[in-house]
Amino acid sequence: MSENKIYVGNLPFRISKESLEEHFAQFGSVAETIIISDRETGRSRGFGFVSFETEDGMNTAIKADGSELDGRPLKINQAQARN
DNA sequence: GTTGAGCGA
Repeated sequence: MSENKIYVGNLPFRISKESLEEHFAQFGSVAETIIISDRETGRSRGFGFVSFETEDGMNTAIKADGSELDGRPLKINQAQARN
């Protein structure tokens, strides 16, 4: 079973991962929420990942691509696995 | 501001 994870881009730098979770909890049960930051500089990269407990939740979230969060239209796509 | 980590054997 693979994870139901989505990529979330165009994030406003002011939000936290828990804010993201609150936003995506509307689409389904959120299993994990992550905000990515550069490990060498410690600065935000402006994107993150959200995994859902069910495929339906992920699917619904992807359909919400372009929904605004803090005034910014989010870029949502199914995440690609790390290599 | 766009697809994540870590550094052991």
